[in-house]
Parts: sequence; C-alpha cells; structure tokens
Amino acid sequence: MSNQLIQPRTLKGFRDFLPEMMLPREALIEVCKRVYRSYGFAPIDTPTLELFEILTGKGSEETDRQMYHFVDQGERHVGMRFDLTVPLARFVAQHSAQLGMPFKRYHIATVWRGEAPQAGRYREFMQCDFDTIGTTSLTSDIETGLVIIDLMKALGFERFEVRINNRKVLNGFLEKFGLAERATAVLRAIDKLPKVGPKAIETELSEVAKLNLEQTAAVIEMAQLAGEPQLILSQMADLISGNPLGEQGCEELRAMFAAFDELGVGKHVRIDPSIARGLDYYTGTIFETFLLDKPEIGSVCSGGRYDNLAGLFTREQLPGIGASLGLDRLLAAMEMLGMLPAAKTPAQIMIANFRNEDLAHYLRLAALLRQAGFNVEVYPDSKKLGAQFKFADRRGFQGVIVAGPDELQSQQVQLKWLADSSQTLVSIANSGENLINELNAKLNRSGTEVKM
RNA sequence: GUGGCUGUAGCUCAAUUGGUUAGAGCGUUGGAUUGUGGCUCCAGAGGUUGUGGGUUCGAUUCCCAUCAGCCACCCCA
Repeated sequence: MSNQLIQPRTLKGFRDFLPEMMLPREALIEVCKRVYRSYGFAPIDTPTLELFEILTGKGSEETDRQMYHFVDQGERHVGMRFDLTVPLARFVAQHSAQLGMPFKRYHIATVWRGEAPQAGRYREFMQCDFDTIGTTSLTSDIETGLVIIDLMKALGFERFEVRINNRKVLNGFLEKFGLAERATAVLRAIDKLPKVGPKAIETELSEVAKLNLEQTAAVIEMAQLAGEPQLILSQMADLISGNPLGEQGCEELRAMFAAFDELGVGKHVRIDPSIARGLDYYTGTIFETFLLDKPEIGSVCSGGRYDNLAGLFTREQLPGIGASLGLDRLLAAMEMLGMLPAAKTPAQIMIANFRNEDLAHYLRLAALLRQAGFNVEVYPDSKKLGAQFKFADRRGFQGVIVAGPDELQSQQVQLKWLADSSQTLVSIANSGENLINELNAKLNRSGTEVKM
C-alpha cells in the first residue's frame, strides 16, 4: 500500500468548470437553443468518435495533425471530432433521404483540437453550430446573418460587429489578376492584414508569393477597402469589373446589405474585404463576429457558404450555409469583461434550518415552492442563523426564509431579501399563496436581464 | 509543432548580491453575536517555493530537463 498521493490536475488545454462558470455556460447554451429554434433549426447529435478516414478526408494536413486519434480495441483507426461540420457532412450524406431539403439543424457539442492553447483557445471546447443545407437561396445567407445578430443580442451583447465578405469576390479578383494558382498564399496574407498592417503584407506578397507590383498593389487596395457598404461595393465593383464571378459576389453582398438595412440591423454588420477564412470549402458569403470590447480574442462566431458540403461522401450536390458560435471563447471574453454573475447556486431561495424538530415543515414548504417553479434549498444543519445567513449570502441566494416556532404557530414565515435587507412576515396558509405571490413579484422585478 | 516570457498558500504578490523557523492582503474555517448576511475585531487551517535532477557548506534565488500558463508563428471557436 502506497501513501503517495497523485497530484490532481487536468491535461494541457483542458479544464474543469466550477458552478460559477457552469451556470452561465448552461445559460448561454439555453439562449443558443432558443434563438436557433426560433428560426426553425432542429437539433441533431452525432458521435464524438468517428472513423479516422471520415474526419480526415476534407481537412488540410494541419487539421489532421491537430486531431486526437487512436487505434481502438478492434484495430479501427478512430478520431475525435475537431469540428461539427465534417460530422454534419457525413450525417446528411447518410440520411438525406429521411431529412428532406432544405434541412436546417443546430448542433451544440464539444470538439477537440490538439493545438497550442492560448487565452480563449483550448484543446476541448464547445461549438454551437447552425446550418441550412440544400438551398442556394440568398435568403439563407441573410438569415444566417440575422441569426448571428439575434444570438449576440440575446446573449447580452450590444457592442459587436459581424464582418462579412464573399469568396466569389475574392476568387473573382484572384482570377482577374492571374493569381488563382497562388490563392492560398494571397488569401492568407489578406487575412492577416488587419493584424500586421499593409507594409508587412506588401513584403509577404512580393517576396513570398512572388506577386508583381501591379498585383501587389491591387491586393492591398482590395483588402483595405473600408467605410459604408455602398462605398466599398462601388470600389469593389471597379476593381473586379469584367470578371463574372467577382461581379456576382458583389451583387450578393449588395443584396444582403440592402436587406440588413431594411431590417434595421445595419449597425451590426460591415463589409470587410480582408476576411478570407482558412477553410477552403467556403465558396460564397463568409462571416466573422468580433466583440468591439475584446477584439483580440478573435472571432466568436464564424461561418459561411459552401457549394458542396458532402462531396466526399455522396454524389448528391449539397450546398449549404452556416456558422458556429464559439461558446468557450465567448465565455472567456465575458469573464474578462466582468459580465458573469457571481452566484454559485441555481437556487434563489434558501430555507433556514431553525431547529431540527421542524424539519418536516421546511421540507413541505420547499416542496410547495418547487412546485410553483422556484429553486429552493433547505439548509441541512441547525447551525446558528448567523452562519446560515452568511452561507446564503456567499452562495448567492436571493432570499432566505426563516420559520421559527413563533412563525410556524401562526402559519407564517419571515422572508428576508438579501440584496436590500428587507424582511417581511408572510402567511403560508392556503398552500402558500401569499408567499408564492410575494416571491414572484420580487424575482420578476429583479430578473429583467438574461437569467444566468 | 517551433520560438520567447513566466511559475512562491485557493487568488494577487513579498522575501536585502545564494544564508538559517518562506511573509502579507484577499478568500476560506471557527469565534466575538443562543432569531439574521455584507462592516469590524480575534484565532486557526492551508507551502517538500510546479516537478525532477545538478552546482554549492547552504538554492525560492544559479544551471539543465520536464510539466503548466501566457505571448508570437501556424491555425482557428
């Protein structure tokens, strides 16, 4: 027998969630579900493990390298999913007949990537995807933008910006300037522009990607377009003119922004020609979402349109569009911005244990209140009231019910509200009708914001 | 995976050129207060200085390795 203790710790890039983290995390998930459902997206789930060949097909070498994989007891090569899009591709290829098109689904689940952790970047994190499969209608592109905006607002954000671009514009532009072969290098450079500035990009383009002066100038001009959508669009149209693909991309952006304006959400969207997105399966509209107060944390909701989601798994052409909210990154940002409440309990009400002889009364009262929809905890030990109040305060309860022999005798309880120290004597006769009304009034009044 | 910075109590940080029993604030536990939290006061618990080696009479301090965090590259939520 060894007395050697094992040091309790978590794997690099993996973390535990304490109640004060988990409560807002679950609340965010609830908000996501609510918003997705409000647009008709239906929930699905897929296995966390897939055959390695399913997961590796689409990705680049980079994603293959980042994927957790192993050989199982049956000699199968197994991978842990690193996003929800590849499993979706397999899923729709396998079930498209039962699903019917267009198909709108949301999928909230954990994914794993063995990359270097940084602030807001973990090896295990949750994505909240929503996608519309089986239609090329621009309506879906617009709707995807609206979902992102609704989502961010419902999560309590006002200062955010959805940056939108279109791969057709980018690809048309590359075609026009004879850069199609060097697309990856150029797009990568463009994507980096806001971070490192035009000078660094100029060097990278001419020296690494070997562009000539005219090409370099055009790329930088394109990527730096800024201002009102109309202004960007007209300048973009000039740059791209003569290339049908690029012109189509411009037209799509124009139609989308016209819709956003009509719907009054113009202030949350912006055309950003420097958004390229790494994943090469995007073919049309692309989105990234930034918090204006925490831009350095990166995009918290990204996505775009793809022509052929499941080409690896079926001959059926399945176009689609979707985006993914990075729940853990968002949560990290909210923590840094002090947006998380401090409560460590989901319960609003604590019933103090005045003396053990009255335990049955406490339990009965708790049951009554739970039935009325409140979360209630009975303090287990008949410690002194001071200690019980201290506990209630630190744990984050909003109200404490004290029912000593005097109160119980007259079918009453003391209801103390911690935030303002108010205390009232309330009757619990008639199945606690008065108490329930009182609690409803108090909790509704203080519960206007998103409940976490 | 590569490079840089960092690592002392749950958290934020101290500890004179390497020197003896490693300190403080906050938090936590108990008490002051036998029917009432936040404020105040008192007391207690909590450290093999991330871990493992090395140099030295002696290492929290210097060196190496390793692990973890942060930053950059890469990629991305």
